[in-house]
Amino acid sequence: MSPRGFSCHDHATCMSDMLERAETRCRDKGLNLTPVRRRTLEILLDEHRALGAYDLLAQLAAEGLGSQPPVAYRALDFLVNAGLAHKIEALNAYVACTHSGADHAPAFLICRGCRAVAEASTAPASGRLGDAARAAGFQIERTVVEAQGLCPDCQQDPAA
Amino acid sequence: MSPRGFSCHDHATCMSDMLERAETRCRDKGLNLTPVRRRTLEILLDEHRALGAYDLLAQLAAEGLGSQPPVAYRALDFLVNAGLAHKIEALNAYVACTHSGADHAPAFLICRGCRAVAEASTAPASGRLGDAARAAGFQIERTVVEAQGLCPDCQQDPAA
DNA sequence: ATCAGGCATGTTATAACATATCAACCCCGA
DNA sequence: TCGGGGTTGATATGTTATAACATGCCTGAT
Ligand SMILES: [Zn+2]
Ligand SMILES: [Zn+2]
Ligand SMILES: [Zn+2]
Ligand SMILES: [Zn+2]
Repeated sequence: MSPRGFSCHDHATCMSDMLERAETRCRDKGLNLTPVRRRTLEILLDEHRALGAYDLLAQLAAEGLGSQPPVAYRALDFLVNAGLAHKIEALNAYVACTHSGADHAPAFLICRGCRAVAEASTAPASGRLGDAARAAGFQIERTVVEAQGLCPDCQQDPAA
Repeated sequence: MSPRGFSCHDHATCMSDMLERAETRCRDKGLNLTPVRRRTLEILLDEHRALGAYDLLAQLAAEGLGSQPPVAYRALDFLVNAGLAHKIEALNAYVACTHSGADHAPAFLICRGCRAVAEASTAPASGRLGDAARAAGFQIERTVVEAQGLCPDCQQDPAA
């Protein structure tokens, strides 16, 4: 529920914490965090904002880790399935998960100025949408909740 | 708040009601519901489910209303801007608005089996996401709320 | 030792979604 | 008659995502 991404923080620590968590998590779940996958996660964590698959691919290619689209999409699929990254549907872009815990239903605040993304949580089955779903007999499997707008920094930017 | 789209109804009446509303609305707002735009809306209303821009384009082309991508995207842009249709971000697809009234913040229940879509409403600024936004100083301009799952029909379908 | 299976990766090609740009046309009012 | 706004026609291109098939590598069974 408490967002991250718009606030100043010790980014080096933030990154190494998250990477360590990712490794622990993969070890526990028997998943293979290979070099390409790990590097992809690092890039996403480093940016703290939404990156397109082809932006990532350019980075990976510059580092000699592969140059064809499937390289990026495979790595992203792995990370998303492992719960280490999320797709931002409204941007067709990807972001590292900043939620340390296990499975969760993420919600996002997305700045249209700088593409910074803060991750919060939803309670999928509660609220009006849950009511509507129950009323209709609809079985919810996944929710996409994305709020677009301006982050505090970009609200003051002249180029708003 | 009450969804439509998963329930049996008199579809002919449903369509003509919605079309009439659309015409009234365009007249009132000084918008020009041209033949292509009107036909695009009819197709979306008729389906009651999410259609890709190229699906629509194929329909329009079959009727001699244009065969190039901009035809479909222009019509869809018009309808979305006029509040007569919505984009489903998670599917890169479009659906007719079933909410008769004025501007509103839509939320959707989307069946992954049949792509049927029911439209409900959100209360953008309330709830946990609104709290998180206020806490972060984030100014929400638009929200995307899409729940994916199975509609009652598709839950019983063998091909689930 | 060898072979089959799973899994990650390499490589090519293509599908699917979306926009830029410029020309032509039509309507209406100056 | 002329000019501007809005709509459409047409060509080309940009962007996002996946299909399909081949290769290498490890591991466990025979
Ligand atoms: Zn997350
Ligand atoms: Zn920003
Ligand atoms: Zn609507
Ligand atoms: Zn269904």
